[in-house]
Amino acid sequence: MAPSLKAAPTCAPADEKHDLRPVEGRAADEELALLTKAVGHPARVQILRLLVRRDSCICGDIVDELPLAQSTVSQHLKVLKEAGLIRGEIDGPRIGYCIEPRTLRRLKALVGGL
Amino acid sequence: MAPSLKAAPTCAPADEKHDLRPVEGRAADEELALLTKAVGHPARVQILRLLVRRDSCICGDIVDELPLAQSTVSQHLKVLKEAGLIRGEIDGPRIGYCIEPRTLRRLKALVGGL
DNA sequence: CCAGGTTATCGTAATAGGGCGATTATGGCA
DNA sequence: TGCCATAATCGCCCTATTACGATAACCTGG
Repeated sequence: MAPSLKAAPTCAPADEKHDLRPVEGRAADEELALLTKAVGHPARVQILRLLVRRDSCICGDIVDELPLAQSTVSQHLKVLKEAGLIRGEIDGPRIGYCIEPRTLRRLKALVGGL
Repeated sequence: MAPSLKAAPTCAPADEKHDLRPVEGRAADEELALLTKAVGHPARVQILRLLVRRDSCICGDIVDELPLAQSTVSQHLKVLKEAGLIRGEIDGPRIGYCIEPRTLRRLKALVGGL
């Protein structure tokens, strides 16, 4: 599942200047609130765990794992994607999702900074 | 859950059997979702930071620190209290709030387990 | 190009969340 | 006791979220 790719392989790295930002202050508060709000749903926690476990990417297998309709799962994926916690790469007819390790680290840093 | 506490000082300890629970599984997913949902608002992040900084307790000083009405702050405090992240002890005419260190540690453990 | 499966989006309905003012307890103090 | 300050609750409005089915968009293989 790696032949023709558009931008990058399924889980490509991106810009790095992301981890060394303050974990306090007004901006950090907003960021922490956005990230935790995105995580704040059981289905999204499950999705995150799925993507972390299979560190590689999956697609609509997520739908099979969750007791939710496909459209609902798609909505949750959108929330996680907009928060920057996951990323979706077009891989042929399907879409491979993967966690965004930097944002996850950032979340851990922000929570750890509490 | 907690019986009526009267004479306890502003930040009393409580039961300990709280930290060594699994950080994965269905129950952990629900717990993580509940906690992050409670944190998932800028005002509540600010409240948490206030209570962590002044490790001791404050009361309606929180209202002065936030650009929100007293009733709104009270609602946020209720959310945090119901999530177990803070605790409120009656201290004379006012109410002293303080963070619940165990729940905060639990949150960090759950996020760290992602 | 068309048929296949795969995912996103739309429309809708029910519920939850956020904010405020006003009101209601509650406890201390004169 | 009555009064004041503090905090919680209530009522209301508005927006956001969640969930689903249905539909549209998308790529690939034939």
